[in-house]
Amino acid sequence: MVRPTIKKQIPNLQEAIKETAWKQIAEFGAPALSLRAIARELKITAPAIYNYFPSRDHLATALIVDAFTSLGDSQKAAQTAAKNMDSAALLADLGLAYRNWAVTYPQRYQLIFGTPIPGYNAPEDTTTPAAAWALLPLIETIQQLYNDGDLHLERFAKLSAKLKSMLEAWKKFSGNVAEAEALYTAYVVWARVHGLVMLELGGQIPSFFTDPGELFRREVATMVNQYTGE
Amino acid sequence: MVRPTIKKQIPNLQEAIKETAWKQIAEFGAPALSLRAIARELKITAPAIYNYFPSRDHLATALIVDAFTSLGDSQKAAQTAAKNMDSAALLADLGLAYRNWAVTYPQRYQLIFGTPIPGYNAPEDTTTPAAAWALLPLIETIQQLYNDGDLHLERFAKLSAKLKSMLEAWKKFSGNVAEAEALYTAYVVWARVHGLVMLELGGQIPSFFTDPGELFRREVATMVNQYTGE
DNA sequence: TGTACATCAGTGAACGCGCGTTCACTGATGTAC
DNA sequence: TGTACATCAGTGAACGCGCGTTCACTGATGTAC
Repeated sequence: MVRPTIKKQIPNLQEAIKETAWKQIAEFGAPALSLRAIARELKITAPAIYNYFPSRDHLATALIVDAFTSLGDSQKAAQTAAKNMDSAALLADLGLAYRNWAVTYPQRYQLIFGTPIPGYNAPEDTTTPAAAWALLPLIETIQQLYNDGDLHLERFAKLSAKLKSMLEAWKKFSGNVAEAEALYTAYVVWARVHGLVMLELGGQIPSFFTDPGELFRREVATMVNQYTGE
Repeated sequence: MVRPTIKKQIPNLQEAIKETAWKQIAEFGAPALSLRAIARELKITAPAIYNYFPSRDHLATALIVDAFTSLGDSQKAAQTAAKNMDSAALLADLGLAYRNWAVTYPQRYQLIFGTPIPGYNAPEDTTTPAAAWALLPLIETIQQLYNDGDLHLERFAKLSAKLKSMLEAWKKFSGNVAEAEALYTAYVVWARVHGLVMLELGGQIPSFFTDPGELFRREVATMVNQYTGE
């Protein structure tokens, strides 16, 4: 039978704890994440949190996984929305969606891609799959371009034997999700987007760029053109 | 008269404090920087540090300025060593020197370009000039390419009016150190290099890249070629 | 319908810890006479 | 050369603080009889 009355003031404390944690991370940074501070803001006592997360590190892990999921959802959404676009346009859209997500949730971006929390070691078996899943649309899109012959890698120097062998190992491990050349390109495209986003979020972009999105859009367009243009 | 005898066990405690601070940052991350931990390692008491740095934040600032100076020195050295090279080769060298420095001193890189220390606010008038100085060789080199007509911006879309006006403000503020187009290119080149370096330092590079330098060198060569090649 | 009981989310006190910073001090050093 | 003195880098105790985590508990809830 369904409970006829409300039992506590906070209906979904598990979610409320995570939301408050994000607020605190936004304000004081991830390393300052504190169970006591969260409890204080929620007007509960700190030990109550232990009913939902067995330790501070478990909470941090949950936040990281949520962040990856959130990013992955937004990438997936861009991919889905672009069903009828050509892959080059989709590639650009994935870039724009990526920055958009990062600007909307800068704390999440910093948490998953920024400097790691000191003293916290992410359990790889939990966070690595989440990360891989979040970036899968990018890899798929580039593989599609590769399949269609629209990824003009002939414009660049051939991959060295050394790089090729490293990439083959990656391809094998990933379950042949994409060809070596596509994996390489995806990584390098990601790095380029990441660099722009990271500088912007870190406040390293000169203050004269009152609209950093303008710069970002231009650079993404340039990049897509360099790989797929003409 | 020179002091005839040694007064303390640690001859240059000021430097020793900073060195120990770097060691601790390397091990536990910048946010865990602790005066007490430094004192413990140096076998002195914590208050002794106050003879050299009036507070924890002043120490952090000194470390940041030192890091920028160190990066700037290494960029300057690459620039000087390339006196007889053409500017395109120098641009590539600056990129390689940049990564080299970052890989040698990952803590310093994270401290100046990574997630900021929570609760610490860098005094802008101290750190901003240091940052600008560190990246000056890059700006100068790209301006040189621009002057020589070797920066092939005609390959890319024209800068929008919006971007142009933002860049003019930057140019003016910087004392006309370079043209708008050169400033833009310098920033974007920096972002690209930063993205690769940051992913590598953050451990985001797939473990299959056993030699990340190989990937970095290829990408820098590609980038330089895209701007100056043929 | 009424009562005794089990459940279990949240409490409050306590633990041991490390932190930045202050303060009065000490004691070796170099100097003035 | 010898003594009294000033300097000042480093000491040790203390402050008030916040932290993660443990533990026995309480008290409202829903349930079994």
